[in-house]
Amino acid sequence: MHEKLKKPYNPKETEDKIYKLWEDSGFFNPDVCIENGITKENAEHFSIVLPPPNVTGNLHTGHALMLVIQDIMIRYARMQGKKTLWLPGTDHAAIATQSKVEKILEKEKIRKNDLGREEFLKRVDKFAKESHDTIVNQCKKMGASLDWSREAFTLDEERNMAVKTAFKTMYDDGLIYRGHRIVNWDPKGQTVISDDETIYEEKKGKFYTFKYGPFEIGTARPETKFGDKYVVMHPKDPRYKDWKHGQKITVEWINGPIEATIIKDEMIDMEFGTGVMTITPWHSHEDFQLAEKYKLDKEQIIDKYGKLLPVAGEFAGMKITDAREKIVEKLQKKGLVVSIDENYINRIATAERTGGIIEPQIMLQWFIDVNKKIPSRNSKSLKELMLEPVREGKIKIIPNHFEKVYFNWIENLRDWCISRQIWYGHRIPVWYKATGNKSEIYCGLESPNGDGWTQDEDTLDTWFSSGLWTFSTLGWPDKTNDLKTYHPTSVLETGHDILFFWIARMILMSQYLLGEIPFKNVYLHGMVRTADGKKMSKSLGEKAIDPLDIIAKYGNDALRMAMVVGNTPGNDLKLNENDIRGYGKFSNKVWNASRFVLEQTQGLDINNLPKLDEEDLKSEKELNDLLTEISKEMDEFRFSIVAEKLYHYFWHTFADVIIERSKKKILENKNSDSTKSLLHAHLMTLLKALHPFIPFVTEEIWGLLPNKNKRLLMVEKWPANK
RNA sequence: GCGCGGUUAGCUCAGUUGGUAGAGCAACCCGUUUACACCGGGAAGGUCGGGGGUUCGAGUCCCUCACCGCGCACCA
Repeated sequence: MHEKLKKPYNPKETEDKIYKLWEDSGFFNPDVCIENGITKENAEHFSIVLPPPNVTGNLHTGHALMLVIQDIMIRYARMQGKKTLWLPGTDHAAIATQSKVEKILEKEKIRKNDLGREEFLKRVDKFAKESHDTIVNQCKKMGASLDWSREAFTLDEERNMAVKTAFKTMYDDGLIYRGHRIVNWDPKGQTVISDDETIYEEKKGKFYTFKYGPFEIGTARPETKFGDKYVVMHPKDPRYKDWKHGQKITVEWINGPIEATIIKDEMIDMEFGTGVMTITPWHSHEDFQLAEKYKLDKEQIIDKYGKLLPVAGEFAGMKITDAREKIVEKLQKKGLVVSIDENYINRIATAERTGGIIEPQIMLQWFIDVNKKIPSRNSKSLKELMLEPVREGKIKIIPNHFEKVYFNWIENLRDWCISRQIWYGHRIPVWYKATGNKSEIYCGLESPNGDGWTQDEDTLDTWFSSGLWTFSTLGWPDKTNDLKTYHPTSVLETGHDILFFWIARMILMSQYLLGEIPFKNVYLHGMVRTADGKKMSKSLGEKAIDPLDIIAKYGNDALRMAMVVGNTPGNDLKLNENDIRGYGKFSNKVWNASRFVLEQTQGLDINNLPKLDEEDLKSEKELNDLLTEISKEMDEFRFSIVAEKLYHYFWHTFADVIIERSKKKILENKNSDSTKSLLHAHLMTLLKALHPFIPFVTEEIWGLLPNKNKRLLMVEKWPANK
C-alpha cells in the first residue's frame, strides 16, 4: 500500500498537484475527451458559460459558490459521457472597473482628464490584466474544471466583433435609436446609467409646502422649481373643480411672477399632500412622461455638474445642495412658505458604482427600443421575445418563483439606455460627419471611408456585451462548430441578484440575434452571508471572507461540501466556519475508510471478484438503489440532497455498518471473500459518486489504487444507469 | 402600494405528487475494540410562527393574521 495513505489526509499538499494533473490531462477540453475515446463524437452536449467575474479585483465567497455548483454539474455531466464544455472568461465591467481605477488614481492625486483617454485606458487595461490573472489563479485553486483553451474576455477582439455586429444589426432593424429622452444622470461619475444601476437610499429630509398662486404645493426639492409653470391636479378632485384644464393663471414665484397653466391628470394622488403639484419635466421621470403626454414645454434647470443654470437668476451657478436653503429663505421672505416638515423620509436614487446622487436629465443618448415590432422575428417585440420562452417553459428558472419576478420586471421595462459617457468599454460603432448644415451618420463594423468622420465618444453599457455572452464566447458572428455544438447552453448558473441585469438581457440578445434561447435552465443561487447574517457583497470586497483562506485551512473539498449541503436554490447561505471544519472531517473519513479497504483487499483479483453472500448482495442492491435515486436528483439539480445522502451513506452505512461488519467476517473468516469483494466494489463506486462533490480527495485516493489500466477519476463513468 | 420568499430540535438548515417529523453542529451518557478520537455506541430534544378550512389523514393544499428578509413601483 502507498505510504501516503498511512498519514492523515492533507489537502494542502494534495490539491495543487491534483489540479495540475487534471489540467495537464487536457480533459477539461471536450475535444480532447473525444480524441481519447472518453466521450463519443455524437454524444449529447452539456455546456455552461461561466458568468464572467468582473476584473475589479479578487473573487469572493459568492464566486466560490458559483464555481462549486457549476463544477458539480460539469463533473457529473462529463462522467456521464456527455460532450461537456465549461467555458471561462472575465468581464471588463465598464463603469465598475473604470471607477475602481479612478479611485486608485485619486490616491495618487491623478484625475483621468489629466491623463487623457488613451493614457487612462492603458492604466485601466493594466489593472484589468492584473485582476484577470488573480481571478484565473483563484478559479484554479477552487478546482474549477474550466476549459481554459477557450477563455474569453468581454472586451477582447472577438467579443468586440460580436458587439459591433449586434449593434449594427439592431441599428439596421431600427431597434437602436438615438434620441432625447429622460435618463439617469450620475453627476459624480459623469455618465448616464440604466434604471437597474440605480439604488434607492432612504434619507430623512425636509418636505416643503409652498404657496403657488391660489394653490399649495409640496416638494422635497425646491431647487428644481424655478421653471415650474404647470400645476397639476386630479380631474375628480372636488377641491379644485372650479379650475379648468388648460386654464392660465399668473402666480408670484421665486424670481417674480410667472404664467402657470392648469393640467388635470389622473396620475395625481388626491390623498397626498394638498393634491396639487407643479412639475419639472427636465428632472423627473414622471414629470417627463406627463409633459410628453400633453406636449408641455421642458426646461433644463440643473447642469450636468449639479449646478443651477441661468434660469435660477441670482442662484445661477450654485450647487443644488447649497442653493436649497437659500431658495427657501427667499420664499420665506416673500411669504410663500406654508410649512416645512422636518421628518420626511425621502428615497434618493444613487448610482450603484459611484454613490453619486442621480439627477434625471433629458439627454441625447442611445436606446434599445423594447416595444418595436420586429419583422424578421414574426413581428414580435424584444419584450415579447424575452417573455415567450420562459412563459412557454423552453427556459426553466430554478427556483421557479423567480419566473414571476422576471415577468413583472419585463412588463414594467422601459427602453434600455445603452450609451455611457465613460471611456472604458466598447466604443459605439457610429460615426458622424458634418457637411455644410447637414449631418451624416454612419453605423458599421469599421470606420467609413473618406475624411471628416468622427466616432461617437460614448461607450456601451457593460451589459450589452454580457448579453451576448452565451454565443459571443462560442465564436458568433461566425458560424463555428462550437456554436453549432454547444448552443443553446444547458444551464446558466448565477446569483438571483442579476436576473434582470444579465439573464433577461441574454434572453433578449439570443432570441433576437440567433432566434434561439441562450440556455435551457437557469439555476439561481442565493447570496452568501457571514455567520451573523451579513451580506458578503461585492463592494465590500476586502471585508468579506476570502475563500482561499478557508481552503488553505480546511481544504477545498470541505468548502465545497459546506457550500452545497443545506443550500437550496434561491436561498441565502450562511457560511459558517464550523460547518466547513465538520466537512473537513468527512474528507478524512473517506481517506481512512479507503485505507482500510485497501489493506483488507490486498491481493484481491479485482478482475475476477468473488461472489457476494446474501447479506452483501443486499448491501450491493442498497447502493444501487441509492445511485438510481441520486442520479435522478442530480438531473433535477438537487445537489444539496444528493451531497447529504452520499455523505450519510458513506459514513453511516459504508463505514459504520459495512466496514464494521467486514471486520468480524474477516476475523472469523466467514465469507471473507464476499465481504472483501463488496468493500472493493463499494469503494470504487462511492469514489465515483462522490467525485463531483469532493473531487480532490477522491481523485487522490483513486490515484493510489492498485489498478493499472485506470484513467483519471474525473473521466470515469458515472456509476449508475438511469 | 403591488409582488416574492422565510418562520421546522439550542444554532444552521433539509423535507418534490398530503400518509406515524430529518441532517449537520452544539449539549448529555457510555466506550480509548489495530481504517479513522478528524472515532464508535446510546439516549434526549420539535403542539413544524398564530388562527381557521379542505381531507380518513396537513410541515406539505386553501384562507387569514403576525413578524423577518427581499424585489418593483410611487412618494410631487
